[in-house]
Amino acid sequence: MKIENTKAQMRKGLLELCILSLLAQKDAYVSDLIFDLKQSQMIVVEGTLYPLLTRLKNAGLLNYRWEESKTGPPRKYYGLTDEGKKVQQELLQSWDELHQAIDHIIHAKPRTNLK
Amino acid sequence: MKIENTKAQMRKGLLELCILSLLAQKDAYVSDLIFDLKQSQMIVVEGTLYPLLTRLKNAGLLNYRWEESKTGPPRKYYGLTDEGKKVQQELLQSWDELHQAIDHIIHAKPRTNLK
DNA sequence: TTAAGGTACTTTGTATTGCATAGTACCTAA
DNA sequence: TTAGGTACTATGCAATACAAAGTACCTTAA
Repeated sequence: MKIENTKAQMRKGLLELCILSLLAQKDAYVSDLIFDLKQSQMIVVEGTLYPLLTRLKNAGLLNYRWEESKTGPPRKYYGLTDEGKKVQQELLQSWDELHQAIDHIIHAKPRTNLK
Repeated sequence: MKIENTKAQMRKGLLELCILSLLAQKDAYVSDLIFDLKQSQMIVVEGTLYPLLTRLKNAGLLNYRWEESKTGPPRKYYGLTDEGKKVQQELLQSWDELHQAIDHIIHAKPRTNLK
């Protein structure tokens, strides 16, 4: 559906900020992240997160360690690098500017026609 | 630059909402829109807006009329169709949900590790 | 010991849109 | 008639969310 498609477009660029923000608070593996995102009404699936995490790790923003699990295979726990923390702050700033801009546009009063 | 690139990604899907919202208030042509967006600290150029407006018109959300100008060529003034108004409201709802989700994620307290 | 189910991860290709750029056309003024 | 400014058209690229198919590891049961 069109609106669903636009919602997916809206998440472009913002999902990275969400992931970095969650990992700024605490190391996590993919199921943790999916759970936390869901708590905030952001529904994302594994097929989206694994490639994103790989991309962020390759960009030097994340590191990971393997941790045994009692219930299944070992898990990859991701955490932020120092660079990741820096980029997370920068993206927060970008997000702040963006959403203020959008709120301003959405709630703007009709401009007077001075032309 | 990486942050600039991510900012562009963040605008995906949101620019449509901005344009529909501006046109919900008042018909406009491209320079009007660029000006209004700039007032809200959203910098967008013509090469971005013309294709977007064409896409929205072809999707049935906009209509336009030509208006003579005293200073140059005629201008295309865009306005919302009824369908456009409806979609604008739906996108507003999507935006509201998205930004609440993101704010929730950004400001979440670290979860307790109950596992 | 083997097999099945569950969990975790990898890989790949598609769809979509913001953006940049090159080009065309119309208008006014000199 | 020409040049500059304004307005618009067209096209292709880059980047990411997503879907889907696949592989691998672990536990449990037979």
